[in-house]
Amino acid sequence: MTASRTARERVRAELTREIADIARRQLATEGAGGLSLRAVAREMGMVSSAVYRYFPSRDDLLTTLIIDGYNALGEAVEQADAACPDDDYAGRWLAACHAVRTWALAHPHEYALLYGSPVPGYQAPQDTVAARVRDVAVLGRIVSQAQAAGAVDPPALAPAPPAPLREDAERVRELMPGVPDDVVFRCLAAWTGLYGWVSFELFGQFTNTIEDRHTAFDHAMRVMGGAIGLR
Amino acid sequence: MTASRTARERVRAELTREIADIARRQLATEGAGGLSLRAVAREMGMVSSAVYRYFPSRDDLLTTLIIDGYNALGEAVEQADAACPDDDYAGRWLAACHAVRTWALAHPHEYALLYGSPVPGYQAPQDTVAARVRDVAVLGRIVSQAQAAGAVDPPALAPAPPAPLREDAERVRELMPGVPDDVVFRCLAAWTGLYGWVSFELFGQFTNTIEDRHTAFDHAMRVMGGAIGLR
DNA sequence: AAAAAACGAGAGCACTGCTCTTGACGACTG
DNA sequence: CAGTCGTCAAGAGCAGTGCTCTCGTTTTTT
Repeated sequence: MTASRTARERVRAELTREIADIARRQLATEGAGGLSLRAVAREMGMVSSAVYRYFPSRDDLLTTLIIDGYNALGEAVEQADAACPDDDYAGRWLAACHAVRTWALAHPHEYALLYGSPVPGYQAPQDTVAARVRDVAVLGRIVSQAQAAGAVDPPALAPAPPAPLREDAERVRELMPGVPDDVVFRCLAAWTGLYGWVSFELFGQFTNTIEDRHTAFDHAMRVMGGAIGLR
Repeated sequence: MTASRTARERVRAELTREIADIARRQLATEGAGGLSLRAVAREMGMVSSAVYRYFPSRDDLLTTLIIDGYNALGEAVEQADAACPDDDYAGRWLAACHAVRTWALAHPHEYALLYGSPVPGYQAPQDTVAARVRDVAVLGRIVSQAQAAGAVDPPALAPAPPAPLREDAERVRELMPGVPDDVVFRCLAAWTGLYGWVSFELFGQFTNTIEDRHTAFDHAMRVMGGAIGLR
C-alpha cells in the first residue's frame, strides 16, 4: 500500500529530479534567461505541458535551482573550512574565500542566479532565504571562534560604528556570537568585498586589467582578512 | 544641401533618442528582461519592424542603454567628487561612494544592467568598455592625488602583493599614477567592496539583516577608506 | 525630372510561458 | 473483482517575443 503508492511517488520524485538536472545543465550552457521549459521538455522527450505537472511554473523551477545552488555553494565552503586546522583562522578565512571563487568559476550561471541581478519577472520566495545563510554562517563561525580564542586583533581603520547600527550589528551577531560591533562591520565589509570581487571577475569587469586572477584574488582576500583582524 | 540632409538626419537622431528614452523608461519599470522592442514600438505608435530601422537588434538597444548608464553613473560620481575640497581625500572617497550608491538606488534596473549578471544572450561589445572607466577613474584620481600629497598612510594588513601581480598593478596604475603596488590592490579591494555592498543592498541580500542601510554603508566605506590608508 | 536611398507598414517565421481539454493508465475502494 | 477516482502525457491554442522580408511611399540625391 505504502509501497505501491511510494512506487508512483518515487517515479515522480525521480522525474522531478531529472527535470531539475536538465534545467541545471541548460542553465549552465544557456544562462538564466535561456532556461526554457519547452526545451527541457524536448530533451526529456515530453511535451511541454507535461512538465507543468512537476513544476507549476518556470519560477518554481528557478526557485529549486536557486535553493540547490545555495546549498551546493554552502557545502563547498563548509568543506573548505573543515579541511583547515581549527586554530588557523586566517587560513580558514582564505580557504572559504577560495571555495566561493572556485565554485563560482565552476558554475558561473548558477552563481549569477544567486548573486547577480534578479531574474526579470522572478520574485525570490522566502524558501530561498533559509538556504542562503550557509556560506555566510561559515564566515561567522570562523570569526566567532577566532574572537573567542583571542585571535582577532583589528587594526585601526575608522571611527567606531555609530550608535544607530547597534541593532543591525546585533542581528548579524547571531551568526558570529561574541564578536564586537566594530568587527561585525569589518566582516560585512569583507563579505561584500569577497562577493564583489568574484562578481567583478565573473561578470567581466576585470577584462584587460587583472590577468593573474587567482593570485590577485588571494592577495585581496588576505588584505580583507587583515582588515578584519584575523591572525 | 547639408541643411536638407540634416533635416532627415535630425528627425532620425530624434527618433533614435526617443526610442532609447522609452526603452530606458521601460527598463526602469520592467527590468532588463522585460525590455521589449515591440512594446517600445507600440508606445511610439510605430509597428515593430520600423524600430529596426533605428536599432538593428535588441542588443544594440541594450548597448546604448548600457553606455548611457555608465556615463550617467560616471558623471554623478565626478560631480560628487568635484563638490569636495580638493585636499579632503577621505571625504572625496566617501562622497564618491555615496554617489555610486545614490545613483544605484535611483536607477536600480540600470545599475543591474551595468553591474549585475550579464543579460542572457547579450555579449557586451567593446564600446561599453570605454565608458565604464569613468567612475573608477575618479577613485584613481583621488588616491593618486592623495598619494602625491603624502596623505596615504596604509596600515599593515597583509604581506606585500607577490611579484606576479606587478604587471596587473602596472595596468591599474594607469588610472592612479604614482601609487605603489600595495595601495593599488587595496584600492581594488575597496572598489569591489563598494560595488559588492551596493549590489548586495540592491539585490536583496541585506533583507532582514541590515536596516539602517545609509549609516551602515557610510561606516563600511569609512572602513574601506581606512584600509586604503586615506587620511 | 529621374534614380537612389530611406522609411513605415504589414505579413510571416520560429520561439516562448502557460492554459485547457482529451483520452489513457494506474492505484485505491466498495 | 469491478468500479471509481486521481494522475498523467499529449495536443491544440492564446498571447507574447525577436527578427526577416516584401511592398508601396516619401525623401534625398544625382
